[in-house]
Amino acid sequence: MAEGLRERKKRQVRQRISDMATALFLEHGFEAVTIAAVAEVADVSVNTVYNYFPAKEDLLFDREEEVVERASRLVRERGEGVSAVRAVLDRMRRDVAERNPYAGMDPGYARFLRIIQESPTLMARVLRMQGRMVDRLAATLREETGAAPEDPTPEFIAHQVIGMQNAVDRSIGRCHTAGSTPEETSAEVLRQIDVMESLLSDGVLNYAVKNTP
Amino acid sequence: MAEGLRERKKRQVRQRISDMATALFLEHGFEAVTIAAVAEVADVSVNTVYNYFPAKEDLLFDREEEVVERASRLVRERGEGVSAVRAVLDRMRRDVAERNPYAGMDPGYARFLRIIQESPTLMARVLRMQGRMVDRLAATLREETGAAPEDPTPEFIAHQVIGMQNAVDRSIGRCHTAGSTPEETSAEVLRQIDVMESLLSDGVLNYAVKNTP
DNA sequence: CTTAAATTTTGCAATGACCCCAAAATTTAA
DNA sequence: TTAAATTTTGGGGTCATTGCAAAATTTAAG
Repeated sequence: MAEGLRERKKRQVRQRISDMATALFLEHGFEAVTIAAVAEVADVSVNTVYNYFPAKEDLLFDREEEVVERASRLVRERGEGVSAVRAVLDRMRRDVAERNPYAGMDPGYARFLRIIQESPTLMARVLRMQGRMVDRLAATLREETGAAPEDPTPEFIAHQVIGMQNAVDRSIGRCHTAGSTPEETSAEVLRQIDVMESLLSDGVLNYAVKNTP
Repeated sequence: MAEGLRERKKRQVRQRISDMATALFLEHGFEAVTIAAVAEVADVSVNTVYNYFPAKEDLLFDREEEVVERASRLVRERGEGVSAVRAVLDRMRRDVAERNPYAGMDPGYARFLRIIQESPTLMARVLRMQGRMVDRLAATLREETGAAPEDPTPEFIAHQVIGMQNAVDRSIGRCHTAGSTPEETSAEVLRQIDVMESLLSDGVLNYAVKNTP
């Protein structure tokens, strides 16, 4: 599968821009770094930056689709006899237990969070992503259960699930900034997941159980 | 209580700017109307608009604080023996049953929603408000229950409550655009509130019951 | 009523994100 | 080797948002 030079270069340039930008943001903060500065460091024109990244925030939030899709995907790929909520919860527990950096279980993540929280623009983007996650998950739940369009259940459950992810994310951030060790963080967060699960009704916990085909 | 001329004029100018802006937005959409246009129609300078409204979105979302505070306030003012969730649910039902325009139970609200949905900027603001509502409500729940800072319960429950408000809001919008009568809308939404309530666990429904002093 | 202090409005000039277009530079394919 | 396709770039806007200082207005004091 000969991959043309053009494709390769594009990927490289894109990566270089993204990397340089992230480094600059982590060092000076998001608002303090202009697109022009990113372009200069990456040695391309401002327009080229925009060719690859539709908005400044995309320089930091690459992979947005992946993140937004995740909960939905976990549900779609859940095993037989597994409910939607359980599919997500199980994975959350596993990620936390295994210190999966993707799930934020990495002390360096704290700095990342700080940059985001200091920038209204980035906060707005995070919220938009959360909104999209809810929408995406709700749509999947509708497909999987065949719920009617007026049935508010899928959306409501999606809210609960994303709300849990959200709460976990915050806890992780809090632990990091509090200087907890990975072990402490992991244990603490697992405990919190238990608490939240105990607050879910059976109706939610057993929603959209995948039945044997 | 002599209220100086200055104060009165300020209020009038502010109101005029806000009114003119809202009218323009409803007619042409949010992005299509520049601040300069608002200033011109309101017969003030661009800087004066900024004197009163820190950002363009504030021209449409006046009263943001009131909206953000609402759920928190309902909880704080709940009666004895009433839980946090029930306080909010009861009021939601009442608003919908009474066709409270504040709660969006007004066909003209549909146009408003459309303007918002068509503008990324406004959508971002809405999401930010939702985030603030969750934070605000979670803080109140903490105060009311004395929950520990690491206890994720308040935040999680706040998410559920705001999620319900959210779902209800969407349903109302959907009914409006579907051309439902106020009666139909009201009945439909009340049914949905029932469905959502049935998905709440007892732990959530009975969280933060106000005990007799 | 006059004046000085306080406050508001305004004009002017920047900054920076983002968009559009057409001319170069580069890569691919014939 | 050349023509077609694609990328990069330069240049020129629009618009939100900010900072600053002059000008207009309101208030309070004399």
